[in-house]
Amino acid sequence: MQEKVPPTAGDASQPMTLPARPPRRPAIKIEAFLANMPIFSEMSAQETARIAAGTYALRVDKGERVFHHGDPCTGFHVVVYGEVKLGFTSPQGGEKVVEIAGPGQSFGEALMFLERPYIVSAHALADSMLLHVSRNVVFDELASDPVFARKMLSGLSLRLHGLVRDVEAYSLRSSAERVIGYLLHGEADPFEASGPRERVRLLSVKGVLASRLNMTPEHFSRVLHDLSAAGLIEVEGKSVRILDHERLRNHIV
Amino acid sequence: MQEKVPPTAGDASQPMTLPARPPRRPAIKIEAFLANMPIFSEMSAQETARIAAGTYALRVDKGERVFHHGDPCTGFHVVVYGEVKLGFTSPQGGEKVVEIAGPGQSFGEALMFLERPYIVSAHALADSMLLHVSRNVVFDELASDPVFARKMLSGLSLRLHGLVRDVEAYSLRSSAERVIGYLLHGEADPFEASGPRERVRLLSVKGVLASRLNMTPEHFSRVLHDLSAAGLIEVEGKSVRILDHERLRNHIV
DNA sequence: GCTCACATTTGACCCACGTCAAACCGTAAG
DNA sequence: CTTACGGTTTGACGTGGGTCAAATGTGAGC
Repeated sequence: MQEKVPPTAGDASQPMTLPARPPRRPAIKIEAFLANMPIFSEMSAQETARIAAGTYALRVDKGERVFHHGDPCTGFHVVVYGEVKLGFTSPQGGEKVVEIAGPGQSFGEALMFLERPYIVSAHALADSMLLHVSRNVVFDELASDPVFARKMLSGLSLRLHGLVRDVEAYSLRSSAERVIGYLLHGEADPFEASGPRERVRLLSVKGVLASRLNMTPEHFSRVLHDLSAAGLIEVEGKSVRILDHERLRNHIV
Repeated sequence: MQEKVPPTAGDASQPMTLPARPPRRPAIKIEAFLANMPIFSEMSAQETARIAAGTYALRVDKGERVFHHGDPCTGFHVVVYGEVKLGFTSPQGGEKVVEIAGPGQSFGEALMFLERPYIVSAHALADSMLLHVSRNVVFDELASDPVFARKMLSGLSLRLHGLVRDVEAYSLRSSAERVIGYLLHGEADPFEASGPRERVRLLSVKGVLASRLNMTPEHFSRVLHDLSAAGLIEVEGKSVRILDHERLRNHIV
C-alpha cells in the first residue's frame, strides 16, 4: 500500500529495521535530509524550512507504483532510501527502463515546468521512502532565489547530458559495449573520473538493468557469460569482479 | 569559411542571394530577432539590449562545422536562417544525428550550465546564419530576472522531454513506426495537436533524417517505398503527401 | 530444512535491420 | 549537351540481438 507518512512519522536517515521509537519532531528530519541534497544545500535555514513545508514523505513497497504514465505532475520526488525505476510500457507489453534512481537522487523535475502529464511511470524496485517536493514551493523559491534557479538549471542540464549520452550509446555502440561501459562507470558520469572499480554490485534485478541498457535479460546474461569466458570479469550472483580493466575497456565484439 | 559577422554586416531576415546594400544599424536586427524568441520575449527593451550586447552573428556555409565534439562551450546558439544538425561520430565512422535545428530554434543551452566540453558536433546543413549568445550575459540575466530563469527551465525541460520521447521511440518502436511518427508530427511535439498535415516537406537530405530516426538511408528509403506501395503516402522527391492519416496512424508492420 | 514463485540461464530458431555493391537519378559545372 | 558527383534507390546477403521455451538457480516464507 502506498501511504503518505504524516509529519509525525518516518525516519529518513536509517533504512528499515527500526524498532518503534519515541516520535520526534519530524519536519526536522525532512529538513535535514533536504539540506543534504546538493540542490538545496547553501540555502538558509529559513529557506530550507519553506521547502520542507511543501514536502511530504512517501513510503512505497517494492513493486508498487509511485506514479503512472498520464498522471498529472504536482512536484518532484527524491529517494531517501530504496530504489525507483522510471520507464515506459508499450501497449504490446514491452518495457523500457529509462532511469534507475537510488538514494539521494531525484526525478520528475522536468515535468514540473511543463504543463503536462507524466510520460513515464515510476515503480519502486525495493521498499522505499521518498520525499515529494511540491511545485508550488519550488516555484516560489525560484522566484526569489537566483542561486537556487542556477542549481535547478544545472541539475536539468546534467540529466539532459546523461540522456544524450544514452542516446549515443544506444545508437552507436553494441550491447556488449554498453554492458562494459556500465561495468566500468556504472550510473556514474564518466566525466568525473572515479578510480577504477574492483567489483561492481549490480543494483536490483538483472532484468531491469538489462532494460536500462536496452537489451533483453537473455542477451544480457549471454554477454556477461561471454565476458566471463574471455577472462575479463567474474560473476557471482549480483556481484561482478572486474579482472582486467585495460582489456575490458578495449574489448570489441 | 566560418566568419564572425561584425556588428555592421549580416542580414537576418532574407536568406542568401543579396546584392551589396547600404549597411544599416545591425544591433537593431539582433535585438529584434532575439525579442521574437519565446525565451527572450516579455523582456524589457533594456534587458534585450543587454543580451544583444553579448550576442554576435555567425555565418556558416553548408557542410561547415559550427563546433566540434570536445570544444569548450561559451554560450548557446540560435538559428536565424538555415539548418544545423547536432550529432555524434563514432571512431569507426558511424554517425548519429541527435537533433536538427531550424530557424528560431536554439541549441547548446544545457552545456552552458555544465563546466564541460561539447559531446556532440554541430554542422550546417545549409548556408546558415546563427546567433551566439554568450554564457556571461545569460548568467547575468539569470541572476536578476526570475522570469527569464523560469523560461530557461521550461526550455530545458522541453528538450529533456523530447529526448525521453526519442528514447522511447528508439527502444519500443519499429523503424517504420518512427517514420510514420515523423510524417504525422514532424519535429513538432505531438502534445500540441497541430492539425493533420497534408504534405510533409522532408528537411534537408534524407540520409540525415534517416540518422535522426536511427536507421540507415537504405532502410529509410525502403520504408518510404513500402508505405507508398500500401497506398498510405506518395513520395515526390523531398515532398511527401499523406493520403490516409487514419490508416497511416494504425499501420503496423 | 521444504516449497513456491521468480529470477536467471541455456538452447534453438528467427527476423528486422544493417552491409555491401551496383544502378539510377538530379543538378551544377564545364 | 556531357561529365561528374552526390544523393537515392534497389538487390542480394549477413547478423546482432530478439523470441520462445525449457531447464536451472535462488530466496522469502513456512
